[in-house]
Amino acid sequence: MSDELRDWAVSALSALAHDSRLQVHRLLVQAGEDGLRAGAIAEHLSMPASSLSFHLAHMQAADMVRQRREGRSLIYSVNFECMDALMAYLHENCCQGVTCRPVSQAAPKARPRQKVMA
Amino acid sequence: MSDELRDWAVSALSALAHDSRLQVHRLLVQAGEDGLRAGAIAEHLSMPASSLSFHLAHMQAADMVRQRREGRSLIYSVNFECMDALMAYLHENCCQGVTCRPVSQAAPKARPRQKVMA
DNA sequence: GAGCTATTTCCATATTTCCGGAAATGTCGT
DNA sequence: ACGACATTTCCGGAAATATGGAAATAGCTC
Repeated sequence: MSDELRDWAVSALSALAHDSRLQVHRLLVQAGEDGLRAGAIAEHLSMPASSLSFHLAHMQAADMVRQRREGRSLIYSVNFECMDALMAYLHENCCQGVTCRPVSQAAPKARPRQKVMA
Repeated sequence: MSDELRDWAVSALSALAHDSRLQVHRLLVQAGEDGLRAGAIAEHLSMPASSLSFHLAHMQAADMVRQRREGRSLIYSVNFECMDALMAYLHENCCQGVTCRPVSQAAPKARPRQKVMA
């Protein structure tokens, strides 16, 4: 219905719909609430600083990541609330109850909860 | 986690990360398993046939929709399994257990924030 | 086969996104 | 204020994506 909501969903989706950005997002998810320095992300993913910055800006515009300053570093972390909202939107609008089964079916594997150093 | 899987996720996400395609997808979700004729979709969304075809091809390449012929019409329907797989992927890789609560049943009060960057 | 309908492909064009080096900005310690 | 460091912005070009009209393809009926 609301075009605004759909616009938001599109921006959230396109914040993830790129290989580099999805990698960044995953890394930040692993890092958890503490987040990661921009430089650390760049190092982890072997990505030029300017490219990384471009993608982070994209993700931030969609509100999928948060930025905070700590000394001379900028720390990025995922905005889990926004991610939840996206999941909710997809559940609402892309599964429509009827056919969408509980997730556990499609995700049988145990997940390794590893931590990434900053 | 395999790059292949991530590549697939990117293609699935980008199949949804466009206003027209998200509209198409939603319409098809509503239509359910029966699907909808291409012409009907175009009519519903007031979209030129060639543009629609372009987007459907995109979605089909990502395996997010199915196509079947019925007489001279081509009927499209969402591939719910693929959608489930995408949800599973996001749950696995973008929530990582810790912060992602079970999908709240509350309506998505997702606050649309600011625009996509200029 | 002719005529009709539904849809896709083709094509040229417009727009957006992506990339990465260089320069600018901001922050800290001294 | 100065220098080292962290990150972003600027900029140009390359690549991908979007658009929609016109022509082509595929199926149906007579």
